[in-house]
Amino acid sequence: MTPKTVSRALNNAPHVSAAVRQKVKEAAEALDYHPNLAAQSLIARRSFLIGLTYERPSPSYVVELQNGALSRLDDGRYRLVVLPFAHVASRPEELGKLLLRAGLDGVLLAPPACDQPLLLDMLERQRLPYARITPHRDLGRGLVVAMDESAAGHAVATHMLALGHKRIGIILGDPSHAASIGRLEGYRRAFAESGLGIDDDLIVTGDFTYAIGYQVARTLLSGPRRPTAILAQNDDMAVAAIAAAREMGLSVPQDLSVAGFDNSEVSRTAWPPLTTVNQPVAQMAWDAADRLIAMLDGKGEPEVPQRRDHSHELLVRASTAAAPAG
Amino acid sequence: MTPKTVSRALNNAPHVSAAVRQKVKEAAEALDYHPNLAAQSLIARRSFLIGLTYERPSPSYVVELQNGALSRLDDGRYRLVVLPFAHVASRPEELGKLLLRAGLDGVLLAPPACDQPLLLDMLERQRLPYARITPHRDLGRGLVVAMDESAAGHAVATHMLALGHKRIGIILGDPSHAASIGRLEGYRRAFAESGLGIDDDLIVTGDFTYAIGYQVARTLLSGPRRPTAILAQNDDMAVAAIAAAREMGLSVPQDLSVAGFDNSEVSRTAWPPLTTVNQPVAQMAWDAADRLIAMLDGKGEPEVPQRRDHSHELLVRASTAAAPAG
DNA sequence: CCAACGCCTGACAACGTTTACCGAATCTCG
DNA sequence: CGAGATTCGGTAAACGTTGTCAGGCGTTGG
Repeated sequence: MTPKTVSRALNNAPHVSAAVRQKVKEAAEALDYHPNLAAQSLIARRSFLIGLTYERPSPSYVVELQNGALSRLDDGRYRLVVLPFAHVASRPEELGKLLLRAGLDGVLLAPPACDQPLLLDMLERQRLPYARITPHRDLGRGLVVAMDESAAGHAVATHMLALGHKRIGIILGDPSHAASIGRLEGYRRAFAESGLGIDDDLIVTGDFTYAIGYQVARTLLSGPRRPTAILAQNDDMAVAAIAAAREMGLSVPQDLSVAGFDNSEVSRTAWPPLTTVNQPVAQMAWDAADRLIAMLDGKGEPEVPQRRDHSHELLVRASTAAAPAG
Repeated sequence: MTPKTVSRALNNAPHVSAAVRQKVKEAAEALDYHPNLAAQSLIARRSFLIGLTYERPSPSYVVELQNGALSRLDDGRYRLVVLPFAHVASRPEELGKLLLRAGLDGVLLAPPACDQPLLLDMLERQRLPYARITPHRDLGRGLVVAMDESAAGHAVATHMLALGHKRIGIILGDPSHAASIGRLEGYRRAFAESGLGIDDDLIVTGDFTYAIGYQVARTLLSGPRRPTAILAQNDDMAVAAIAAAREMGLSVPQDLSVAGFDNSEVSRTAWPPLTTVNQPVAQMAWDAADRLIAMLDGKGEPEVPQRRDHSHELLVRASTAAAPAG
């Protein structure tokens, strides 16, 4: 039995009889033999490692992203390496070096890394394929899996306006994330359609975390013209706004309606359950992984459908109600 | 310039003058040259990949685990591969194969995988080093990073008893997880010390998820002798119990005290904030990674301090109060 | 009986790096 | 100035797998 017969048998290559293949597989099983991946990688010029970079601090987002990507990888051929990286915007080249040094076959870029032109430049120069999940700019560049943030923002704002709210506070996420800008743009469209303008005094800036969300919600609610509704750009900040309201003696949704974003776990476990927008994060991550792998396995030819859009879903729950009279 | 001089320069090996080393590094930088990791792995007989397996569905737990491990790996020498695996208890060999086929240098085992003797057998047979995070059994086996679950359970139960509660419901987690057993054991000790026995009719079994927690909380609260307090074995189930109570017209903590476990994100964002027990998950994961890497770098000699224990911390918040009169 | 085909063996090169060994050149110090 | 150390080049081997090429063997079909 020569080594390459074993190789052929295990790799289901031709020129091996069924009987021999069977015996080889049984022997491999019995001896707990596994081909050395480093040697395979060396000759195949592929590591079978896919990287996943993210920065957003919300645990549920990270886990959904990860699970989505993993569900595409579950045949075990590729492996997922997680590479979180803080403050991409201020040092994109560092992330680039990290990714290039990690020996990856390809990388999944979540916001805001997917919107760093310098990073994309580096990856292209070094021929490291990448897929971008919900990017905001340069939508024609690389593999793109997109959600229409603006449409989602429009939907939730329209819902709030339909309930009769006029003074609506807005808690932005980290302004360096594309989602913040897109969602705000959707709010503006909805306000314009209903003949209302957005009151810029009622816009405050958070960073997608509970802690900061709580602070800015307090200032929003203790201002001179207290809003009757709050649009928070993610669920964590929405829950923080509810906590702040409750401490100030306001009940939700009687005195204040609150809507979040992301349909994260907290949006379901909070009380009252949050009206929110479902982003199919896991599905988008699956899709990104799928397209990346298709490119890696398909010798890198660009595919026909360059973009795949996923649609949002407005989930109306108990945290929003009609505006209080007067 | 021969290849090996470059190799020596980049690896800070001796027999290279400072000037040459400097020039080599600059050239490598300019050309974006990175040594091929597969070739390095092949000759070093190491992949510089660390695996992390987990099963628990809670996102905050997963992310803390991951971040803890990553914070130890941040020099970039090792990379972290995530390998979630459902239902380890029913098919430990499958997980073993997955891990062995992934070409790892070592693996971090979270519950309940860390308590599968068959899995540990496989890993030992194949010489794949592992570190176990909060195992329950066979504490002398492999690298162990432990928390005293029983002491933590004792602390939270003692707190509840000190508030004067007598009818205390208990929502167990997945009974195959070590934490469930250890925590329950701690409850029992606390009850015994206060002269009370545990009422087995008030023990129900969940699986650490919100959905099942909600169901069993309802049955608990609609039983003949409604408890005045609930000890849930994690925060997700505690939040579920609060939601169930609220729907049945009970207010927390006036009518019902609820305590959770884990100090997860929901415990802080829930209303009222949950009394819970802080498990230093990230710190334990860091520790597990630290010890695993020490073993990998140190040629595998067993270290002196075989176990490191991390201590819990009872966090009393607004979801627990004195038992209602009568 | 010969040709064609499928299965298998053997020898060998290749992937990109590190390591070992051997010299030659240069430098340091007494 | 000479002994010894240090630096650097050359050549070769090794890591474990896959690919190529030539060829042997057995079976089948003409």
